[in-house]
Amino acid sequence: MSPSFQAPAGTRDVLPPESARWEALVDCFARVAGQAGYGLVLTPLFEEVEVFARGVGESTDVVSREMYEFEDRGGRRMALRPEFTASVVRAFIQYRPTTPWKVWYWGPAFRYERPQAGRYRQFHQVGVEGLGSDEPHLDVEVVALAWRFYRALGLTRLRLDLNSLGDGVCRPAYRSALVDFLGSRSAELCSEHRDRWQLNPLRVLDCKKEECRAVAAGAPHQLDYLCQPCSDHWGAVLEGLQAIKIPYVVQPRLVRGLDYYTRTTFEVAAEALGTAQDAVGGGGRYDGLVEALGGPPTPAIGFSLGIERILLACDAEGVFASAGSELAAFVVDVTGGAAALAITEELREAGISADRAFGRRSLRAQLRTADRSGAAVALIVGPEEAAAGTVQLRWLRSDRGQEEIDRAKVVSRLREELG
RNA sequence: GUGGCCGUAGCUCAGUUGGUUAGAGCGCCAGGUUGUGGCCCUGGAGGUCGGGGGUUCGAGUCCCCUCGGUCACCCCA
Repeated sequence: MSPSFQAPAGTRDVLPPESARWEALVDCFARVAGQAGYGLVLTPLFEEVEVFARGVGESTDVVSREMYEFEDRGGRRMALRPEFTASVVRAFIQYRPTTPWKVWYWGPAFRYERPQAGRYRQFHQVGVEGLGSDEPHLDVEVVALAWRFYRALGLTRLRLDLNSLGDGVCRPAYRSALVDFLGSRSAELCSEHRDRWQLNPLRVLDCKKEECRAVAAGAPHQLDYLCQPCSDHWGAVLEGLQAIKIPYVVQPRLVRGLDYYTRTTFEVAAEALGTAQDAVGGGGRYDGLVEALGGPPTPAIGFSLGIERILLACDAEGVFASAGSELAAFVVDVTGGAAALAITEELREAGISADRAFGRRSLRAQLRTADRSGAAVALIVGPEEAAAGTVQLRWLRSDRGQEEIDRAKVVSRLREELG
């Protein structure tokens, strides 16, 4: 059968019971972020195009060819957010909260790309941003937070890649050294980069083609060109990570696709994922971004983790299974439904989760539904119970059998049984 | 944006070199037990074979287009 409409390409519907994992994942992240002093921030799903164009960088793929742009009815040029950081920074500048400003978020982001395993046009992220401090310990805290979250889900086969991109002082020096180097060997680059390596020399280091890798292997590293402050910062970050025993791999060639990164950058790869999209999260410092968007000079760092990819990684590692039902009671009524209505609502008012069957089905059919609902007990009302003012309390998850109790004592009895 | 593979019940899939009314398992519903779930047995519902066009006496099967999925490039979460 082909439905008249289906979810747009690159988007997905998340239905129960799968959606329970999403709730649990976001809950988990909220807990980890909350206990580190990060508060929830909610920003609009769309912003003026310029927020992203100036924030993420005009030349990046994300901005130049992947944004969902539209003109609103007032003629304003808007874009669905392709990432969160620019929006959060915009809000920071707008409200000027006291620093350090530590926030976490979750929600959808949009990029018009060709869908693929672990890559969607609407995808979802959880993340944090910490603004107002350039202390290396903030870098460490942020990385540790991500790491703790992954571990809390049960993921173990992760690799933390780390690099420093330097700052406005030392990056230009490195860049010119890299340009000199690539210029001397441009003929050896892959067909794609041979003529265009100057557009973004850093990209060449990340190219997966044999030719480029061979050249990149001998290329100068940013790490060797760090100025003293950046070098000190880098050293302190590594020291901090060692002090709290978070394993990392220095990847001098780690280049991230957004223009705003400075100094510390990192990426977390799920080695259990056999796909090309194995990055389950990434982030780094963006000490110049607040200023670039019109705010006061404000160092900052943050990360975003992809919910879809994290769940794929959890599948690959066989962890973080969907939680079972939390339903306490299921009401079975074969007298017409009035008792089911009264009892389920009474239970819910009392804070006890309860569900029921609809459709005047047979006792047997309703009990089957009760069983599949995962409820701990079934409360059965037949003609005899209705006449006597009682209900049968039947245990579904143990062999305690069933007992007849007073209709008026249902709530108190379930309270003591279920805690 | 480029290329490879795929698209048959709600789900996972069969379907001989094109050949009558398109099947199975699981799930769902009902009955076996006129008051009792899980196990078992029986039956039932459910498909314009992704959509459109073409070739053919005849298309689930071949061709084209299109939509969607998937994998890789690219990029990233």
